[in-house]
Amino acid sequence: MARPSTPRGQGRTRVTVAALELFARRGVSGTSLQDIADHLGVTKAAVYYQFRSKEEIVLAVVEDAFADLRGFVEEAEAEPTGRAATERALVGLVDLMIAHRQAIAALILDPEVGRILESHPDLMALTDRLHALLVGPRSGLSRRVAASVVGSGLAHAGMDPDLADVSDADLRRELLAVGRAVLLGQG
Amino acid sequence: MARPSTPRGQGRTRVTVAALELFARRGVSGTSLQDIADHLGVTKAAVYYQFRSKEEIVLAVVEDAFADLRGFVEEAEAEPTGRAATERALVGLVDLMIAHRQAIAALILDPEVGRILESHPDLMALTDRLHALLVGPRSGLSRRVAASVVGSGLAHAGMDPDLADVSDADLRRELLAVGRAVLLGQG
DNA sequence: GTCTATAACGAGATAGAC
DNA sequence: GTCTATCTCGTTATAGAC
Repeated sequence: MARPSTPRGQGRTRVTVAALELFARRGVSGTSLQDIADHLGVTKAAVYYQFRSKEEIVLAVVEDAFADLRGFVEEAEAEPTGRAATERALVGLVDLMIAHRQAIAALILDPEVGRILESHPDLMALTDRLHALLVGPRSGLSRRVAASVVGSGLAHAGMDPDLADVSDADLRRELLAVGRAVLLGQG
Repeated sequence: MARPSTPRGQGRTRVTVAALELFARRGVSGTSLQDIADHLGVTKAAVYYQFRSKEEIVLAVVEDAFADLRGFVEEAEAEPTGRAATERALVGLVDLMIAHRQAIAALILDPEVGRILESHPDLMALTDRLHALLVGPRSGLSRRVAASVVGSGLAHAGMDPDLADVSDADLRRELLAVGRAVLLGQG
């Protein structure tokens, strides 16, 4: 649907998939280009044929994830009420985490990713919009704290090794329950 | 109380304090010994006089934090009921996060720290005990997910830049409210 | 398009002067 | 105890053969 003529992860895609997995496990700073190349069974030079620098790889990985994010953020912002917008953002966020599990959270929390994002205001703005949706229109202290806890808590739960045995469907249901209880249960 | 003859962060303590701050900002892998030395206004060799390796610095930093953790985990385990134990663990965890703010969460979530902890079963066991306390005796799926979300969510909220303007007292109150709602509100 | 080879640099770590 | 100097290794990145 979104990738018409890319048969099976050729070229850049193969690199970003491998990079995402390694970044999630060891962090961006803890992952070398050699690691990525080894994981793909190629040499560093082969990776450098696809990307000019390590930062460019990180950006490509982040942008993949942010494409999904942009979609449901815009949907949520179109909702008529603040409550519906928060609900839609919550569902989108949980689905995003479930879809990638392990990977996304580690990226979001990685300080090196944060540093790189600072140079890209368009990507930063997207996270701000998500944050605003979770907090809602009445931004009291309780809601701000709740949004922060839920936002990072959901992300982290997806990659929690203690929950690795939980199925996607079960985890999705429980995460939505916790998110709704904290964000929508009180107001 | 715990440090009788160490006037003002001399020796190793100065290093661990600086290291904790830098680890929190850039991650362990993203922080070099040169960074730590520069931050202290000394040379790398001066740091190596206090610690034999970077891993030893990381361990010292983690052990400082874990000393507090051990205290309230043991208190919680002595509580008569599972509910009281969870409550005690929650309060202890929130207090720990507030006391250090910025710093602790970044350490806990750092993949390099996780890797180092794997070689130290005593420290690992402590986190397992904390986890067990948060989940409680009836470890249903809901509770397990809730404990995961709260555990990491609380940690992350402490270092959320969006909440940097919130006072320690206000944040503590709100974090306890969210934690209780999720962990104790339902069962 | 993927390789070898290597440059240029920074990392962790050590030795020894002072 | 802190310094300079140095070693070794791994890192990002480039050049050029195939």
